[in-house]
Amino acid sequence: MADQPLDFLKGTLDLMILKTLSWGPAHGYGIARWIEQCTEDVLQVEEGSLYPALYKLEENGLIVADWGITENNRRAKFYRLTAAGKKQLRTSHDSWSRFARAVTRVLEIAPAAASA
Amino acid sequence: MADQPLDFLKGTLDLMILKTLSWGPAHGYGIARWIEQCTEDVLQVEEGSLYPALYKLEENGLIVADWGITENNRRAKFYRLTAAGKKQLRTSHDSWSRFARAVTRVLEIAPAAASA
DNA sequence: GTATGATACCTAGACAACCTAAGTGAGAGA
DNA sequence: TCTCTCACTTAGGTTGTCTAGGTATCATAC
Repeated sequence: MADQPLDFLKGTLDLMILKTLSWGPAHGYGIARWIEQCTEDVLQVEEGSLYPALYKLEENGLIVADWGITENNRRAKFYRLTAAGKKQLRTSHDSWSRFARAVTRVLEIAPAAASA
Repeated sequence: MADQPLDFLKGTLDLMILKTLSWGPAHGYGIARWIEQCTEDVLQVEEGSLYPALYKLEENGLIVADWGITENNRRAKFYRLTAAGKKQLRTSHDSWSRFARAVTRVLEIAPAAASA
């Protein structure tokens, strides 16, 4: 039960997707592969998580999709950021930074300070 | 719907609790207040999240509890880390560090590198 | 021409974590 | 005695992710 190294990927998947799309349009499969490659497989993106996440982002108007053809000559849905998506990316990025700083503060503070 | 600034606190709550207890025994209410104070309310610990988390940690043998009296002369359950809990803290701390580094890498990498 | 593997997408159902919202009881101070 | 804070408890709902199945197409090898 959760002896796995990482169970933190909750709420950050959307952020990772938005960020990946900020580099330009990409299709779902490619987004997943890129995130994994970029993090040397520290972050693994399961398809059962990825596609529902994409649909939700689309539903919320943060990304839009067009069918197209990949370099491999395969049919794929290419997503790109909307204006709202770009804005959300900035907001979520900031939130993540604040959150990560807060966690780091708790993890790094010296025991002595606890009595203050 | 998740327009709130922070929805990242998933999986990190256990870690925060273990870390707080590494400074010495503490009761649930105190743990929550300390985390909030330490992060200037960036991390908010709801009681409906806190207590179930404590019970689960206890069930898993990572912490143990004794009833006692607080400085305020109130009845409270004081938790402390077990050996297994200390070990888990180290493991989770490492996992968090790896995870945070991975996310940061994705967020900070330059668009140009995406084509590599 | 037909296996096979990689690419690419889809989705139902289960599960785990968190939150909302309600409650109990006891001490402190007015 | 009333109210506020402290401190703990728990039922029920929501949400996000994962498991595990599936479809279809293209490239390659045989």
